[in-house]
Amino acid sequence: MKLSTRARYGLRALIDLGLHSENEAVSIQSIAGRQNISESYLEQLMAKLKKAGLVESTRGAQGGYRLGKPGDQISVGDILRVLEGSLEAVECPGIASDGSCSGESLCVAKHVWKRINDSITASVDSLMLSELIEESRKKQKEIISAGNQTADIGVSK
Amino acid sequence: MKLSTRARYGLRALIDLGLHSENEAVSIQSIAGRQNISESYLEQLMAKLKKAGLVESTRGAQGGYRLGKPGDQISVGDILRVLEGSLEAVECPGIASDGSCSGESLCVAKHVWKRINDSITASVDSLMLSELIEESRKKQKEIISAGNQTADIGVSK
DNA sequence: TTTAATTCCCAGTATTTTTGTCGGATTTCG
DNA sequence: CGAAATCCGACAAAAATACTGGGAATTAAA
Repeated sequence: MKLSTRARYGLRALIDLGLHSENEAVSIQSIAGRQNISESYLEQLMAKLKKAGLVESTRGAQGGYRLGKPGDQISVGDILRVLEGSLEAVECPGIASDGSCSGESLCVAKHVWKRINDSITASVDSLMLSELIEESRKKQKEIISAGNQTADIGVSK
Repeated sequence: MKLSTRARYGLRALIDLGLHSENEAVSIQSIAGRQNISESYLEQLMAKLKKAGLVESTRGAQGGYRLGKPGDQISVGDILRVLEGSLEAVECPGIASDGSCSGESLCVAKHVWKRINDSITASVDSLMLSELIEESRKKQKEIISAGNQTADIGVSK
């Protein structure tokens, strides 16, 4: 039940993108630097996110990444599904060759699984990337007005 | 975000216990048989569940397991926490030596993590084992009244 | 009192998943 | 052109998961 680093890195990268990619494309190097993530690993994550349309990229010098859609159209669920695979805590196959589950309608635990699954899905799908970006912007202001002038700050561990 | 087989097996075993341990203690062998789970593996899971007080056991011949408390006092969350470890999807350490997270109040993503964590927790803690047992009983009746006389039936895959 | 049925305990192992690393090809701006 | 990037695929290390096996301790029943 723990998010993988994939998912955490991905979320942080997308928040970072939201904060920095309004005017210019942002390179993996700069994200990885700010967020303290391995470049090559992040590269792979970005590839997935791109495939899913959550980010877009331009190649070559001065290239980099931007969000693929406005932040309020990307839910945390969207991101997690790309990076974690299905969010279903349990998949009920309906039929098992060994007879341990005798057909869909007879599968008892299915009810549990569904309840858990639905709850998680509802939660992450209602939370939008834009909210996180906004939250992040606020925090940064607080830091600056508190006299701490250090440039950028990570999003989380 | 997927439940481990540990958690699935454990849930099924506890539902099974609820169904069969009213009069007599139930052996691992019989649970494993009905649920189609490896005996030694299940043994380890039961050890954890026992340590947590969710089941109790009697050793020796005719021994076996019983629920440690009434089913309506055991939440699915309790079970998952024992078998999956923490249900926190993400832990925010507050401080990171590398500086990627500058103190608790500045940790931006914490908000996300908390929201996801809370949602999952609320969901699994509100679902009680007794509900699943009851559900399971119903299904079994359906099966029997449908003319299918095969003895016990698994709980899910 | 022996015997069989059990839980209990601990150590090891195989498999899968996660978390990376590396090298090079390709594209594009200046 | 040359540097800065994305892209691509294969490999490797580490961690977690899932499982196996052997034997000791306990207990009910024959």
